Amino acid sequence: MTLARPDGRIERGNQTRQLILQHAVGIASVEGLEGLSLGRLANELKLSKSGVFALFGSKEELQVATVHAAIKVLIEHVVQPTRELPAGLGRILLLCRSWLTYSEQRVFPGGCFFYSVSAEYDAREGRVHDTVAAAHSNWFSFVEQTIDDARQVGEVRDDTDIPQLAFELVALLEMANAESVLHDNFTCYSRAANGILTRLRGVTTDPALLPDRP
Amino acid sequence: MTLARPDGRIERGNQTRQLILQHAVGIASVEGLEGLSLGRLANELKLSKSGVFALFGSKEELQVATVHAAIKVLIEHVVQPTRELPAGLGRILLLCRSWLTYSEQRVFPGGCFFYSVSAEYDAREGRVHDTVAAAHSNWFSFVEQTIDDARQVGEVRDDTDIPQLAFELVALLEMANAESVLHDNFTCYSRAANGILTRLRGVTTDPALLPDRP
DNA sequence: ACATTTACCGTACGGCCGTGCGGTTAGTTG
DNA sequence: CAACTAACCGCACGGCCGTACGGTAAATGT
Repeated sequence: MTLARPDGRIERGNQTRQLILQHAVGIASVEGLEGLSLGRLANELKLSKSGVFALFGSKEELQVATVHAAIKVLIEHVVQPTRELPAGLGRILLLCRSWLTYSEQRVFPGGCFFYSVSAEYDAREGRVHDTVAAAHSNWFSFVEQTIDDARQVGEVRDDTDIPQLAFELVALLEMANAESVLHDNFTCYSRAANGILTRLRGVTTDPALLPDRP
Repeated sequence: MTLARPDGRIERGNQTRQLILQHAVGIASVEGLEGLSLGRLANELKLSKSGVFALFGSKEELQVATVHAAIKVLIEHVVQPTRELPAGLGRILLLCRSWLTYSEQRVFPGGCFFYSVSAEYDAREGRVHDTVAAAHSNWFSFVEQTIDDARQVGEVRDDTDIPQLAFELVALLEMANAESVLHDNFTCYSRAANGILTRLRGVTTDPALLPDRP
């Protein structure tokens, strides 16, 4: 057996793939996954079109891989920071704030990647739609789980309708992103933060757990 | 002067234009304004590609015209019904419910036309983006105006932050549309209706003005 | 009456698209 | 060493794209 060091060719291939996907997520957040084209990626990265094609096998595969690359970015910027805080209202708030920062700082140049591609593929069929839909479901589950964790440590009231709360929090987040990108106006982020804080005050067992101002 | 009866050619042209735009808004709500193509429209409507092109002069003009056609549909289904109710909380609620019905009934096959094309053009530049952004602004202004009318007749508290409330109501509406289309699941509409009702209870001067259940 | 305008159509153009194929280079395996 | 495999490249293809141009038929203006 010689699984020893898979260095060399396949490592180089992986790095090229990552380079391509890094560019792809940026393009897709602005122009959509349909805006991606093998020729464009090849040109901008000084590769050959057929080389890019060979690394993914088909355009659909490239699109799916792009979605997965974007998921990793979202996890890094939004999910990971919440692990440094214990379960509770503080973690919920940090999750929302991390998301707003992720959108506001334009981690993707076109704002939230998933807002763009969800709207693009929501009414279509196929692997790309399914991948996007699954990512969306996972994100929702994570938000609900974070809320439920806070409930279990007693910071959120037991009678809270958790899916409803998650729905409303995510609605405020996405609205802020949408408004901000469409009108190039960043005041909506504080509106979202305001709304979230108010909503959380309505479900907490102890108002002192939340800050007075966003 | 002979403005008498512009029937004949130009009337026929207008009807063809309307026929094209009717198809165009449907396609665009699913596949986006970039998904529109002169050839496809011509094929599906049994017209010639050059004929479709001539009626609009350019693809960009067709896209802009498509947005304006969609605005008319939105006004008909969402704005118009509210004129039959006096200013007040009831009118706000009817506005929200009409919007949810407009989305739920799939007046556009891909859900809300403006959700789709806003996400598609939010981070781009040009006439199409500007048209979409203007439509969005007008919609927001109308929601805020409807709330302010309710405030002026004393059904909404004077200290209400109206832009904030409009922001939150629209967020819930759009979230319901997004979820419903992406997952082909209609339960989110009642979630949105719930959230809206709760939010309105928080700003009314008289809780009896609102129904107990959505 | 004639000239003009408008709604079309048919054809053609250059451009970008995704994809397939064959070849070169180089790292891996036996 | 030879055999293989994976990362590329160059080239060519058929297809759809938006647009341009010229023509025809019919309604309108003078």
